[in-house]
Amino acid sequence: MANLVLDSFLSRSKSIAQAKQIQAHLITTGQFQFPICPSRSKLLELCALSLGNLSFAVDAFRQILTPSTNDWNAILRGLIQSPAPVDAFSWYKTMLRTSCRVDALTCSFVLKACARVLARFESCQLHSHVVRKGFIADSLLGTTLLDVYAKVGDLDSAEKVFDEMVMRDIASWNALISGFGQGDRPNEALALFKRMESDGFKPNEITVLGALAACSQLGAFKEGEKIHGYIKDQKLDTNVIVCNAVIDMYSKCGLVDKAYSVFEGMSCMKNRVTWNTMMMGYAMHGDGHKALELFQQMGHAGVTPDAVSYIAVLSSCNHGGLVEEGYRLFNSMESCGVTPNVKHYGAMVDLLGRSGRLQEAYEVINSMPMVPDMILWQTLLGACKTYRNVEMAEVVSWKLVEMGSKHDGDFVLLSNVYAAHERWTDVGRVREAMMSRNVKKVPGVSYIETKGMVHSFYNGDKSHENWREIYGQLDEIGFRIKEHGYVAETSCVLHDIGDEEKEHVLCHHSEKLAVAFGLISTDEGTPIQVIKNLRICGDCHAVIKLISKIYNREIVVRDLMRFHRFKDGSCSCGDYW
DNA sequence: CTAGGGTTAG
Repeated sequence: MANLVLDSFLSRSKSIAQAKQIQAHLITTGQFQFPICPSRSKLLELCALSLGNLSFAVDAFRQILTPSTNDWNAILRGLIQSPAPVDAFSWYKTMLRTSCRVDALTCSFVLKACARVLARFESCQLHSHVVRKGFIADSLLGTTLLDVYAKVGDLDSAEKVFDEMVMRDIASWNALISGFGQGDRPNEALALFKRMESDGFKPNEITVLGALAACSQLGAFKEGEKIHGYIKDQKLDTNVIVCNAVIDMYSKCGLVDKAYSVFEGMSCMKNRVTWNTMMMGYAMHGDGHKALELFQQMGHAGVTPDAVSYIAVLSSCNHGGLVEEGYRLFNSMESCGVTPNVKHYGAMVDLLGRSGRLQEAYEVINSMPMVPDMILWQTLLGACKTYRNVEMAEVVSWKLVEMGSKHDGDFVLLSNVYAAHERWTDVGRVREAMMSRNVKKVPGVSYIETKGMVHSFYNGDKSHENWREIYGQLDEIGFRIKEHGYVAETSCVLHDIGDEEKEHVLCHHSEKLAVAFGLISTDEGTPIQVIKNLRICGDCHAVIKLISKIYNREIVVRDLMRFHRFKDGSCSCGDYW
């Protein structure tokens, strides 16, 4: 059989039986043990990739006396997609010990494995190999390298690789923009997006995805609208992934109706992600009924729900207060072919906790078929706090401490509970646990977009150019809400300070600063929208409710979990969050 | 045609 015929046979093979035939042919003709045998490498790749049978490929590989670079690469590539991409590292190390040459592709595949397992240290090591072996000028590899750095969360290194690249093309820009957009530098993603045009690159569908992710994160709807305009102009909305990202952006920027009109008017085929994204949008806004309606419609449209669809409906039941409906859906999952995972159990714990059924929530966690993670316990802890169940809060908090939590909130509540009961020895134990594992406090930050500019505020921030006016506005707010009977709820502040000072700390939470800035920098009656990186605190929630009434403003706050729409003194979340 | 950048999740 001529190799041309063999290759076409290879590319049409759909089963291991056929692969075995080809292997047998290579062995009988003696080609299988050639130092270089392209058909053999292709065969390995076919088995490891398209046929998804890595172990067959590995068995065949082990029979090769002197594997070529391409043979190694085929296995490495298969490992990236396997359930254990870490194994790529030991294979790579073994390869380095042989006399076989490592090429740029080898590095590329191992780097991809680093991204999949979020291996920062290994990414760095691979970077030095790339330099030492002289591949650093390879622009494709350079883009992979920068993308991997971004994916493992090292944005500084990603940026450095980008800056030092000899040849940058659209993919290099896209990798950095989406790295920034999905990471913690969304403002820079938007800046790069604007800069690339002046560098002579035209944003394509992948570029806009990165920029939209940045807008979603920032809640920058003016920017998001502009990008949506560009997408329509350039007809990039024929791509379903782009449409999904637009829907997600509008939802996350608080414009769920706009999200729906995009959803409704799509010119391309909706896929399952489209439906899931729209349902998540309604979930975030607390509109459980609309999400459930979509869930029905999705079924009628012949799209079967997957694990994410159930997360979407369960969390919309949560945010919409539809406890019984959520319970029913959860119980129907198995019969619809979806096995609940830890996130579904998380949604159930939230649902039960929200309705005050703490004991049942506790039992769900203890009877789950998988190992409970920290988020589950944190969810239950939140419910304990809402329902002031001190006994369970204590049990759950120590569980979290045992599990090695480094989240300050898990300690603060416990410490407060003990302090309230004047159990100072226990307060000391908690403090000690916090010190010994250097619990880091995630700083609260809120964003507000006015006139196309995103302003950010930290707690007690005085770096804004108008900070004096903002604090003046806060003082006025403080004065007016007290007239309406407001009393500071200080229990959520830790620290050994007097009540008056606690009040002061609460006063300057980032979301209050952003709202105050919104009040003075926008026209009367204009809705104010704020994005916060943490969950909104109880005091801010109470204060903003009053502001919405006293100043006659609609105020929308997106926190880590959902949207709060404040109007006439009440909030769309119904005071449970 | 062995390579790089892409959507939803408690």
